[in-house]
Amino acid sequence: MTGAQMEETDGDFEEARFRAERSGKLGYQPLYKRVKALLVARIADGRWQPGQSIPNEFQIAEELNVSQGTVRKALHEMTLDNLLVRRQGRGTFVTSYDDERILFQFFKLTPDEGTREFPDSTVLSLESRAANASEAEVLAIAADAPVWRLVRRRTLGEKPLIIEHIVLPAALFPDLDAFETIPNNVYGLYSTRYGVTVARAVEKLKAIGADAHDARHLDCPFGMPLLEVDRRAVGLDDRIVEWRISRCLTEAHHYLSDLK
Amino acid sequence: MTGAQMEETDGDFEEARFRAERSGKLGYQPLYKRVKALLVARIADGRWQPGQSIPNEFQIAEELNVSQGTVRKALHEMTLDNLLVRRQGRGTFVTSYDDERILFQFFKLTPDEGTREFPDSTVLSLESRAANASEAEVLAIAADAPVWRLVRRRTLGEKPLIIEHIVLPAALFPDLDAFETIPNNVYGLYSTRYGVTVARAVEKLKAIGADAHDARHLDCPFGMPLLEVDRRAVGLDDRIVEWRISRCLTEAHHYLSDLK
DNA sequence: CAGTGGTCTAGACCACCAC
DNA sequence: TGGTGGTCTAGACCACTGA
Repeated sequence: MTGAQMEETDGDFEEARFRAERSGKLGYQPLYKRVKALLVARIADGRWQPGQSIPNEFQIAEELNVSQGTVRKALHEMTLDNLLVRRQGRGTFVTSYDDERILFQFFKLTPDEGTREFPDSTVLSLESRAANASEAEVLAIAADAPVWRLVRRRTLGEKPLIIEHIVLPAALFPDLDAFETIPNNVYGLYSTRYGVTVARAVEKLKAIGADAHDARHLDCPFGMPLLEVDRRAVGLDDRIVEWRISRCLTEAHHYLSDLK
Repeated sequence: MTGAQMEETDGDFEEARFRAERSGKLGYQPLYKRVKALLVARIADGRWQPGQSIPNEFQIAEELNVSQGTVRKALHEMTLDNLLVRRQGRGTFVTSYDDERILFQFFKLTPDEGTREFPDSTVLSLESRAANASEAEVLAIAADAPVWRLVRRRTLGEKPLIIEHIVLPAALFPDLDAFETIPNNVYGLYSTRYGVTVARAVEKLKAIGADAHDARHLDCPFGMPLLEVDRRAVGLDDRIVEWRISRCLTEAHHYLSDLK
């Protein structure tokens, strides 16, 4: 069962919920929130693909029997969530991971001097194993459910910068080892091949000392201060779809955080 | 000249700009953006104080000769910017730094286990000196303009956690050394005493090794990996009002970053 | 030029709060 | 019960895009 197939019932569920709550009053949600949930489901289940344009406001409004202003409010919130891009005169498009704009939404490491670049990656290992206790808890799966473990080294220019440990629930990503190459931008792969959209993420940052493994692969002294980033990436259905721990050299780079 | 007095001309400027661009077409801004800029200026110059309620939508709309919907859109964007808090049935209020909600907007360090707390502070030194080259550049002031340098140690519970170096342009904060105590939450002080509102901030994070000064005040070994946070705090007028470098122990704490 | 999203207005009704 | 913000609708007009 692919990700896209699995989500389809969720999409139908949203459609049903939308219509049910039009009349009933239980668990009140504003109309535009229900419209939004319904439209998000269409992206989640793949009916609207990344990069595609979607119908205009009036067409959606007519289909759902709400006013154009209500649809507008739903679409506007979705652009704030980085799910849609709207361009005057052109139309409304589902956000794609290939967009320059979105590439850096989840990549915060920046050179101290010079322009931002997206890093190259080398796969060090990819294997399937049973989830240990903490992995099962973080990913909210059964204690011995299969997971993928992917270890990568990432470089900017020549210099190794990041060692990345990625854990994925195998149920969401079948046959991941069938790909000849794991692309640089894995979120594009999740989206294109498995219909899994990463909507947001929570990162926890610490300073730690490099262990032997880090030191070997980052070509730095043992005990070197590294920035450790613990990321839990969340899908459109609010489930955690990826757990990633990155250890970064920050001699000439920094992690950029905007506080608003 | 106090901060509040200095800003007042800006406020009048915004009023003039608002009226001028109603007819002319140069540098077009949507009406609601101009309304927003005008209302922001009223907070910046202290006519609307933190914690106070502001007039309702219809009163503002009538005063400015725009529709209530246009005012609504301006107010809504201001709530997204954390400048206002709106509560159904009660009214619209200027955000105050005392609000539980806003306290953690700029304090991202969180215990690995247990609940979030706001740290206590001890002032280690406070002195006035001429800005060096990098300070002048960051704060966009003259090369030898006077600045305050404040060094604090911050603790959560018993444990020292953070060494903080704060640099402030003295022109914005006259007589800072006249206060008997520097409060825990300095942004409240900036706001209450100097009319300076910190609207947002940019933080750059690195992992570094503790130097002798850090080690002494944080009670940790020399070379201990620390999280260094370089913050530039931006006021309502988009100028940098504070430069702060914090070095944090992250053995049992982490920096929380939400990626949306 | 037709079609798209963006702005602005006007008015009705609802949910929440304080008195 | 009156006043507040929140939602929903309807329609006019503007700005941008691409054929």
